[in-house]
Amino acid sequence: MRQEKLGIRSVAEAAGVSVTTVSHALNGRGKVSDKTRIRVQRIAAELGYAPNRIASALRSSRTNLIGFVSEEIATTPYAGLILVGAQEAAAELGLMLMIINVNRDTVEDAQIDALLAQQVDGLIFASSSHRIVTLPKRFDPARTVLVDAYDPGTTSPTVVPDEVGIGVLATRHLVEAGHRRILHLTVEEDVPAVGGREEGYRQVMEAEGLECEIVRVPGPADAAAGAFAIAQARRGPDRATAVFAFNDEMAMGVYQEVVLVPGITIPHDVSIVGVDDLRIVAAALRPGLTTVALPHAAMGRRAVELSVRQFQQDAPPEASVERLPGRLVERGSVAAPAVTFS
Amino acid sequence: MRQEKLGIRSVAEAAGVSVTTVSHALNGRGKVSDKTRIRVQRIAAELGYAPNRIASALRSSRTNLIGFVSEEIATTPYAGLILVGAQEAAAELGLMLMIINVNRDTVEDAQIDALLAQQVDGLIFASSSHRIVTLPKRFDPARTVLVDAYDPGTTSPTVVPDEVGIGVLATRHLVEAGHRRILHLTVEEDVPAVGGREEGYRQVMEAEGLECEIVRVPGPADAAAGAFAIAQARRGPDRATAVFAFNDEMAMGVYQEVVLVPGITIPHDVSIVGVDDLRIVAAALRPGLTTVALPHAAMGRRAVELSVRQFQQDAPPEASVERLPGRLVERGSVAAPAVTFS
DNA sequence: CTGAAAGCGCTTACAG
DNA sequence: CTGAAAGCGCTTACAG
Repeated sequence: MRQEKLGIRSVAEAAGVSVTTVSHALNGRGKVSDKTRIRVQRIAAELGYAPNRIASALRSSRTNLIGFVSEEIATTPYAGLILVGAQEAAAELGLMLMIINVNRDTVEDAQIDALLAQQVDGLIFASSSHRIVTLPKRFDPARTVLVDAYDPGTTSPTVVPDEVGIGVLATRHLVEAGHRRILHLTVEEDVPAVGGREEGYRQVMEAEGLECEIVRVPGPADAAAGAFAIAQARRGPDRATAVFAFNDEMAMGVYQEVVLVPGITIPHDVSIVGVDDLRIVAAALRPGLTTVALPHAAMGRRAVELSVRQFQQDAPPEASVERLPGRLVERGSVAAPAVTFS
Repeated sequence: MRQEKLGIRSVAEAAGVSVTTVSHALNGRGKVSDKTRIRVQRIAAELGYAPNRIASALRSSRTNLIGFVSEEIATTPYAGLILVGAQEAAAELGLMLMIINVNRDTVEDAQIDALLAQQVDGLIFASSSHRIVTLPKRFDPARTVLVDAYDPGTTSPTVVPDEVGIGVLATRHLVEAGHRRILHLTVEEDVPAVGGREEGYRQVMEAEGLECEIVRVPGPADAAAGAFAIAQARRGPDRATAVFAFNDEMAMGVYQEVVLVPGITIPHDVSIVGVDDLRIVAAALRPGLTTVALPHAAMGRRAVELSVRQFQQDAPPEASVERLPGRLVERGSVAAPAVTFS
């Protein structure tokens, strides 16, 4: 059972043709008669031959490798879905991903150089949360795609969530449930997600002729911030019947605060929508949290598609920003406002 | 600024030596005088030369690539830390990771073949939660390391969490806080995590001469299961003062149930310890959940070390299972039992 | 200590 | 339509 090394040579010998013909037949290049092509393919399959990608990469200077550089990607739950989406798309296109992880504020040139030394055809730079970045100098903009990150100074294609659309989706869902007094709880951070979601909220409220009520608290946007924000809001003269929280963590803080108030229940007395679809939280809360899921996997897929286009077409770099839509995930935290609405 | 292709040749010419000598000087092989070696290294650095890893892999048949096959890794929050740990260790050792993602019950041979065609030196198979697997036939056991997964039929080195130790850690922490009646909430699933943590609980309880009280509910081990389990327990004649929950999600269910019971607070009336350190949940609960963190990053690191040892030493395959310890993360859910303890 | 030469397994002009 | 030959950029015996 000892396997002699199985190369293109073995296939050529078994098929009684030259290695050139085998290469042509298997890669669909050059002119090969159907008869020969089919026979070669069959024999290759029978032998279990798979071309050595290293050799083919060296000769053709095309590795079909994409370097995936992520920033603390595994520290944000579910942001790893960017990677999963990218990997799926890569597999479908016959590409492989080589990954490195970098820290937010440390430019690790050595790691990036290692990726470049692997002759990757393209580079994807993925942040773990939508923010403004400055692409490290090592990245050639003509070979790079940005995901969930925006660099105003680059010409690289960029894929981000449609933050405004997310704000619209969440707010409209509450409006359609019958709410008129809708609070937006958010934080003071200056990132695209904060500004975009708020903008979407404003658009819907203004289109409906409703008054915007925004409570902005110091970040980070966690459960404590959510609890603090809702507590502040409850000091006001009138009570809103619905809350659009910047994210699920803040929404969780709202739940925690509300449960302490006798006689107030979700969704009967207050409806809530979050953003992120942190499933482990959103599904475990009572009632389940209605939220807007971020398009992580879709962004990863799209980034790979754009990367391939970039290096296969050798097209001139063309700055573009694609905003992918979020998706409303309905659970149980939204209902019509109580009739006892003041 | 057009960069002519910068290869080992360019360095050789600039240094006035042969490519052989450059290769030797840069790789620390063969005999090269210190003077020459240092000069070559300096010139290579000045030129910004980095060897083409593809060419070097083809010639030496060593790619310094590890194939990282993960099972739904990004769907379990923080399990991605296995990947982060592995990537860090790989970077330190001059290796790169190529990743593919497979579904639990679908053997995707094509994907694995693609990895093999890349001539990876080693393979790491990582599950997203500690369980029994059967390694797909495509994997050569002599080139594979298993992480967070155990295959009784393989000779591959295996790295898993020390589940018994985790049970011991959690239970002992409660005992040391003064608790005597400690409930273990768990599920009926037949996976190593369930059996191991329960075993650790039993060991401590028996060593202390305490009575084991285990509530086992149907899985999955989520918040609903935790709420159900604690509700069942509360029907009993006596009340425990502490709970060791199988995981943080079940612990979250306990919080939700307890908050509904007037006059009962955590940790004053009941202390809780979970497992997983799902930070987004554990830190957001009130009070913060004391839990045992799984050694995800450490397992990833260790897997890479074992993989390197495997393919560098060509040592005969030697079955081994390493159990890495969990780590107690104290927040606010454990206190001494109330004096009014019945 | 140093270098000329072979060769890793493919792909790609090029000739026939 | 098919094949002989060159060559991708390194590493590695081997000779000097």
